[in-house]
Amino acid sequence: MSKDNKLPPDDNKLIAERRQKLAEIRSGGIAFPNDFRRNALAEELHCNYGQHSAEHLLDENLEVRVAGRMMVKRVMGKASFIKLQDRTGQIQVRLERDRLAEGLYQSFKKWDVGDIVAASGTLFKTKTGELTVMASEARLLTKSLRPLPEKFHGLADQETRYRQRYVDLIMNGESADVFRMRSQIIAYIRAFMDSQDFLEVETPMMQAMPGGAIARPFETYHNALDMPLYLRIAPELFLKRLVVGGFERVYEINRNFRNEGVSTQHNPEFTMLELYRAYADYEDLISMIEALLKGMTQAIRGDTTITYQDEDIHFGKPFARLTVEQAVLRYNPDLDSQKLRDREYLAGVAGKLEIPLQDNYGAGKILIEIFEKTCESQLREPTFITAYPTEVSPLSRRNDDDPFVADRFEFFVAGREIANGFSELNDPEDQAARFREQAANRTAGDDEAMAFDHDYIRALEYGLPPTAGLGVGIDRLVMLLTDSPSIRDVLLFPHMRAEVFD
RNA sequence: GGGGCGUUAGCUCAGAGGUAGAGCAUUCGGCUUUUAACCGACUGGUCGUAGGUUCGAUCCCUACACGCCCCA
Repeated sequence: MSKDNKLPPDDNKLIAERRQKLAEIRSGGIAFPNDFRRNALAEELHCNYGQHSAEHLLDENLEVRVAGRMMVKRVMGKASFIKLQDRTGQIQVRLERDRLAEGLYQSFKKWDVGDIVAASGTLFKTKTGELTVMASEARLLTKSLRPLPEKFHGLADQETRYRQRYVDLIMNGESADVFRMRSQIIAYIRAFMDSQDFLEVETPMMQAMPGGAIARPFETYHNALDMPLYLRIAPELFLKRLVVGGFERVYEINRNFRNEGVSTQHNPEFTMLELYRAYADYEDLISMIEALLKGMTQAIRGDTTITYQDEDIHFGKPFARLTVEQAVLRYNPDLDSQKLRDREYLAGVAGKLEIPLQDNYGAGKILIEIFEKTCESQLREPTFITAYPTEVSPLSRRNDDDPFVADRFEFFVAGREIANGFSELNDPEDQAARFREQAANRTAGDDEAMAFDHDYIRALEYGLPPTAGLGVGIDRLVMLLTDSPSIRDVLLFPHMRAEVFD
């Protein structure tokens, strides 16, 4: 046998048997026909006829054409039951040798669970009351070469579920439901945004200068233009350019890319809703989030109280609100409330908490480190945290009464950041100064710091109306609403190390 | 990056320093209303990879790979 003809390494006896069956089908004609058209789905049959009595169904003599993946095959001599799974569910089919064309039943016996099968016939009910198609015709549409996991336990191996999501979706209805719900959630958000007169736009994912967030980007290269490009870490600066351009309410739902580790909370590419609304401030966005989440939980889950990992979370009542300083004091009651802006004092506190500090950290940055370490995970019910230090908010508007903080909030549920919003900085000279500060940090070695974006400053110089902006992490939101413990459970194809095929 | 746990048949899982086990699936036989169908017979393995210890390792040790969880 030549090397080229070598079987794939994971070929085994089961696959070899199915390849042999496929070879026989090929020799008998068209092995992959595409001329069958069904006229019914499993769910609509159950909905429309599931309540009809056996006698009634017999009188009605309803002809249906169904197709799907054969998930169950029970052969009892000259008659069999199979179940076909389509996108809506499963429908049982009964095949009797003497009702089918000569020889078909013999062929059928060689079909395997996992094959794509079509059947037509009339509806009836079995002794035990299950709606079933009595087949007058049946066809094998696609031969499946690989055996499906065991029917009872299904596919349990996490790694295989993530790597071979197609098998997971076939075998695990709950997994498919999560992704259907994800789709509903995003559709709900679009409808909500549309109802508020927002315009959906798409801005560049490949950017010459990644900005709009503090994160390390992925790098790539444009050959024809001979220039480096970066996958975006945020759409923010482009969306605000559009507000300058007169699109006073814009949003984008799409992927951001951040070059950092993976965990149950992080995937290198993740989906964000980002929106900008002119003539509004962060308080208006807080109201928007409350309305959005209250409506969404009711619409998607049928209740404004949801259970996440055995914990009840209430979206029906007004969400809690705390400033960063209030939160730090609540969860660190021993701290001196008068010294929360004293860098030396905070550095001492951080030291006791074993938070590593850098020389260029100011009081605001250290305060946020303390907040993240001691408070975040305790914010279980929906909570808005406000009054973020300006130092860590390079794109936010300063507070008029207290320039130490910005007009910014983050939103937490179940101990996790779900959203981040602020009144936008629309003073081009202040923005330029903050860019210079970021650029200096960058030169000093902080490769997460922002670069100076001249065109963005130029846009601001034309005049950005007073604007509020918000980003919502869609994956984390979907985790909450689908009660999923890991972000991988809500990503169809989560990032994994490359599989080795040897 | 650090720590813990895991990797055994296609799938779900047992297992013990001395020739590798079950259920389901497959294959063959039986069975015309099943529901994880049933009955009978059979088949299926580089025990993640590479070293080491040992008379002997799939089991003990080390490293590595991949995954899961926790921490940074």
